[in-house]
Amino acid sequence: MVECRQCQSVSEVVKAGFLRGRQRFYCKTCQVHFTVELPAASPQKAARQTTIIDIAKSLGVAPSTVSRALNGSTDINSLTRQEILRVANEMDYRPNLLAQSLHRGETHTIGVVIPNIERPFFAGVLAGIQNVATEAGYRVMICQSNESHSTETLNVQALIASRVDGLLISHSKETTSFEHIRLQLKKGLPIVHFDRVCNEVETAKVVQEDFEGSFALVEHLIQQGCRRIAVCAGPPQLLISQTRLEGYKAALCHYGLPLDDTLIYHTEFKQSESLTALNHWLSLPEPPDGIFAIHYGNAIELLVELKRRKIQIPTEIAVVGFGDELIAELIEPSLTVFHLFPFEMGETAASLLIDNIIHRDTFSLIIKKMRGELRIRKSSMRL
Amino acid sequence: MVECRQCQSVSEVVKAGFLRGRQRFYCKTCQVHFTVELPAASPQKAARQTTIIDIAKSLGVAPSTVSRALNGSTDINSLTRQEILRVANEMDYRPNLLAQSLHRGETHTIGVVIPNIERPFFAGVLAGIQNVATEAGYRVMICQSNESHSTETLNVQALIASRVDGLLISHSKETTSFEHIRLQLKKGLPIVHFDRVCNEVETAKVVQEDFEGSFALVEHLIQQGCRRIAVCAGPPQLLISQTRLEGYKAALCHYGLPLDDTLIYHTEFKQSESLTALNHWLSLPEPPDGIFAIHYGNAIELLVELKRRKIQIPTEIAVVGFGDELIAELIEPSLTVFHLFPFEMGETAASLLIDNIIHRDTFSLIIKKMRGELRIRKSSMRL
DNA sequence: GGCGTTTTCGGAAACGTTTTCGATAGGTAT
DNA sequence: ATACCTATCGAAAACGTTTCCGAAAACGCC
Repeated sequence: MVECRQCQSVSEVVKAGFLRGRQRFYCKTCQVHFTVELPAASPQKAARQTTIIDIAKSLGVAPSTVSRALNGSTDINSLTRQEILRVANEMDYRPNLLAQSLHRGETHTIGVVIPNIERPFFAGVLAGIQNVATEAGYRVMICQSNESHSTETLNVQALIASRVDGLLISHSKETTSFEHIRLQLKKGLPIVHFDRVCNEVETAKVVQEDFEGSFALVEHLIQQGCRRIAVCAGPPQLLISQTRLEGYKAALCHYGLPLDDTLIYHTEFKQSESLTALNHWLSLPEPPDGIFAIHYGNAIELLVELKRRKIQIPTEIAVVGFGDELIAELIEPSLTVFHLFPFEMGETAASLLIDNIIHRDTFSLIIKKMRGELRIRKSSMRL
Repeated sequence: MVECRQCQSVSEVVKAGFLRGRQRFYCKTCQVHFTVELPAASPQKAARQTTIIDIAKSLGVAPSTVSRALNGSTDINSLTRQEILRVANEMDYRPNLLAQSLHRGETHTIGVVIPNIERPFFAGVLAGIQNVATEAGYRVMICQSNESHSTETLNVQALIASRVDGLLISHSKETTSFEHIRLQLKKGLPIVHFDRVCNEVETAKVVQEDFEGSFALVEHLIQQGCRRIAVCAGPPQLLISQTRLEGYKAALCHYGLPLDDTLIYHTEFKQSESLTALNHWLSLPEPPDGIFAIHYGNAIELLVELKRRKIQIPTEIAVVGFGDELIAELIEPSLTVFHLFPFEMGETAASLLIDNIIHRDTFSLIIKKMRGELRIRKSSMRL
């Protein structure tokens, strides 16, 4: 039936089971197993990018020579290099970064994890990161946690799988455990926290003037004559929420105003929460005469709602918030904010990380605080 | 002086030049060249991610077996798999996507080129892209052209170097030549255009209702009694600018209004250009009684400037624009817009691209048009 | 026990680079 | 010529996977 592949004999060949769907044979004389060949598959080759080997073949030189020509090694004849570069250009050669990275053990890519790319603050940070990274020859890979802890963990794992050289992360509001960070840190991965940082892990960090900004805003309200200042706080587990709340408390304390827990309302950065907060405050026996919103989104919402209810701003209730948005300037009345600089924060974080990547040995653990600016506008100008 | 590496003889060894800084020798008997060994380099090994080989070694099995265990092949004993998975988990194994992609010839990554990540429209598109891509198991790599043609070309090359499986692109306002796109298309790379598309290349496209939206906005102005409608157009080389301008012209024509070129002003999407435009229009013998801004940014700027000059909106001049922004709703007077849905556009573009990647043979060249919505607000309600 | 079969695993090639090592062909002084 | 040297190139290993091929052992059935 079937010829042995080696001795061509037919008589000594016996069947020997199936292997991956194909009949298998055994030649007793040669003592060898084999299967019949499948007809060659589709000769249709998928279009590929040109490789160093393609260039080498077309010129009759070795791949190593081509590599040398492309990488500016001196170990090559200038005529050879010239010719290779010509052909490479002709064939539109683009080095395969996968192969390069695999070989080098570094990708020249940094990973970024943010809660949400649509929030203008984070978009600004991203732009700053890209700016510095591109300048330094690094690529950027962006993941969104969508404010979910499990997604954030998956993001980190995905970036690790892509073998990023370093990690920039701003935590989701859900995140209270930092094992996923600590694990990578232990493996020696450079990590820089920004904005929503945490104290539990030893990384370099870039933060806002959360305490100082809150203090300044509340101080400003007090100076404008407010005596019962409500605060629209963020998720209590988030460190920046806590810090900003402490700034609020410190300002009250500093000016001898009582701390009233009924004036503190925690939100989750969601739509129309500020409405519930407002209802709560207005139902108090002594409603507030000033509101400090940790998040500009809440401040805007409150402004709109107060206007709808025909409550005078700032005379009946003054409003201030953290923020960096154009809208704060354009809305009426314009909103007093502690202005942030997301782009610069992104730049700072990225350059810190890249510095840590390059000088891996002297891993710096500094904490940089970005400067903010109190911008006083109509929503709080009572005097 | 020096022993031959093979025969240990000393007498037959002669110097033979220098090789990369090290003295080279030649043994006449063995006819062999050699250099003296350098002392072994730093034994300090950089921390690495664990590999399949690490797992294999720690269990005494072959790497191929580990691979089988991890990839759910049936060709493996369930106890072996169990043990391998246990160790893999213990060592926090993460597959090296570089190696996987290099082997498979595909990266499961799509590249995105946008003009600017800080523009809320594009941030929204990105979010939509990420949403669909993540769902389909694809990663996303984002580049900004910063409205520069050369940067856009570099972006495309960088993404090609990263061997993305497909490309989503919205052109810079400078881009009038599309060779960088055509080149990749010729190599068989799936490409989908969105928003700022072009007609010169045969790709699938996702566009807005640019013509229809313009027509609807201008029609609305006419119905509100406007008779001299100015248009704040975009960069003339941009296709969407042209299309929106044509919608404007078509509406005028349809309602029998004359076309006046002095009412058309082209901007470059830059700060405070609308000011110059406004000055120009107001200096005309017959100033406009309505303004249509192609870009919401210009519309907002115009609104602010008109207010500053105490020009009544909409009675003296009505304002409308394209846009998707919250700010249009909050500014006073609120802005009438043709509302866009960037998130949905991103989703559509990404699913179109991924479809093209998966069914590479039946490359679909359809053009999808996203639905917009005319949202009438105070800036144009004269009746 | 012999034949046919299945299960389970290892070896090796391949993906596209870079880099190390070594070989060769010419130099240039004696 | 001889001894030493330099310039230029090729071969091969390595990076971490997957996959193809085949081998060995165990299994089933007369």
